[in-house]
Amino acid sequence: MTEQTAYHHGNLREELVAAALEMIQESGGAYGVTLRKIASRVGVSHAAPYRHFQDKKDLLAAVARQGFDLLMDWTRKRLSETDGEPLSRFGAWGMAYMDFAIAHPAHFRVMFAPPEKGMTLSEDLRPESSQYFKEFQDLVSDCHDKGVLVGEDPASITRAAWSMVHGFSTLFIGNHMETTGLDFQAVTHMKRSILTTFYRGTRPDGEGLPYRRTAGKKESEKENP
Amino acid sequence: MTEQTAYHHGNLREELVAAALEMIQESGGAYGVTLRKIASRVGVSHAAPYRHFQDKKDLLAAVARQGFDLLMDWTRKRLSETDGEPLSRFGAWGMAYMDFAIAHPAHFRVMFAPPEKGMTLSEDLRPESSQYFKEFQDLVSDCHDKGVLVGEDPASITRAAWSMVHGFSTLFIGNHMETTGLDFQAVTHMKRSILTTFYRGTRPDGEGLPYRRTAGKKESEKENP
DNA sequence: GTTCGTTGTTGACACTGGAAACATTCCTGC
DNA sequence: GCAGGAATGTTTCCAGTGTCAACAACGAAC
Repeated sequence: MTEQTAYHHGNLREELVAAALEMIQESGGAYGVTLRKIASRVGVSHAAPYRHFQDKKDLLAAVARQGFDLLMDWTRKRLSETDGEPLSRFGAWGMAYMDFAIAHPAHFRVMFAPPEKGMTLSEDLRPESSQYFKEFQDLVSDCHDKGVLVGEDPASITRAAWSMVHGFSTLFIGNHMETTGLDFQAVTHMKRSILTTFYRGTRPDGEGLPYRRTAGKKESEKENP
Repeated sequence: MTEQTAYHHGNLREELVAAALEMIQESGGAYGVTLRKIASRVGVSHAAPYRHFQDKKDLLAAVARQGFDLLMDWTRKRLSETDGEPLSRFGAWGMAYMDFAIAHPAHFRVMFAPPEKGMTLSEDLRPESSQYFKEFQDLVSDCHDKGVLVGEDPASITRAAWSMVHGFSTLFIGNHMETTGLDFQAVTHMKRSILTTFYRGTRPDGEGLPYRRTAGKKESEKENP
């Protein structure tokens, strides 16, 4: 851990990841960041990163991995601050997800960046197969078992909850939420109303939501007409 | 519309947009597609596109614009197939959104691709300021006025609904939904359960969802600890 | 103190987006 | 008909990119 010579950098790998993250933050997007600029920011030649990463994707993947670890810690911390009731934990989970995305948009974007050309996303970068999501699913199941979350089956509730907070996070950090001149309180209100709507629903009484087409063909919805 | 000479292509602009879309579909992502390959696929030199588009972003923006137009038509068609009741139209809107994303993932991805470096997204590419969303907001307000959608204020319901279907769409086409070996019926079930959950909520009785932290500091949630 | 594996550098390569200069075709006014 | 722009496409060039191979400096082990 001591200071290294000018030639051997010491902990180049981590500094490359950090620099990459910085540059993504600055340019607001993973694309546009170039490997050569990352290297030069750390003060190293343009081919040095290849001693630590297989290629550019591999570096970005490291950033994403770091992001998932951060999200895990972030969420655990929030859950530990609740009163421990399953429903409280469920609410805290949703709030933590949105807060994380807003607090760390660069990480969040890289984490959910669409996979590139040929490559299938490496398994540890698929949130739905991670420990993080297993724990969330268990949490929802727990709530369902105890009768504090009802309606659909646990898997569907999990999907819906994730969709809700993920959609909000994505749209918010993508600047699609009329975020001009929005103060802290307004954002808090938005997040809370998202969770409230999820929990309370929007129907006044018994019936389900109609979504069926009266005149459409149903056999294949691949094509609209 | 007649056949043109070999030199003057005829309708190069549209063919470029079409070729770009094809290549995005094939590589499953807007990045990786190169202007030169697009040009060569259409059978034209690599600088020809610059007669019709300012730069690469401009071409992609044209694809996005086309996508929004498609979404608009798609949605209108679906709405017209309902019985006309506000709530039916609301349900149809949500279903149409998810169906569109799944049927046209390449378009959808480009439409909601994060904006590049310096550029602020041109106004007609911001869905939240488009005619499409004005109409959706009006639809929600109508439902709210008639008492068939209750709970939060119309703006919040709009936000929540959009978040829900957008999140599902994003996660689904990003292959985060354990989509392996999923048949048509299973997908239909997923979409319906999303809408049902939105409408009915998940609570068993009166109270709201707890989301407050018991021990956290609230003044600034920018940093987790 | 030599040797060897690790880490960093230099130089090359094919490819990219973009600009400038040139070529071909279309359209319009006479 | 036919000149002469205005469009549209092509060629040529450039800086910058990701990646690789060959080389150089360092640290540790015998």
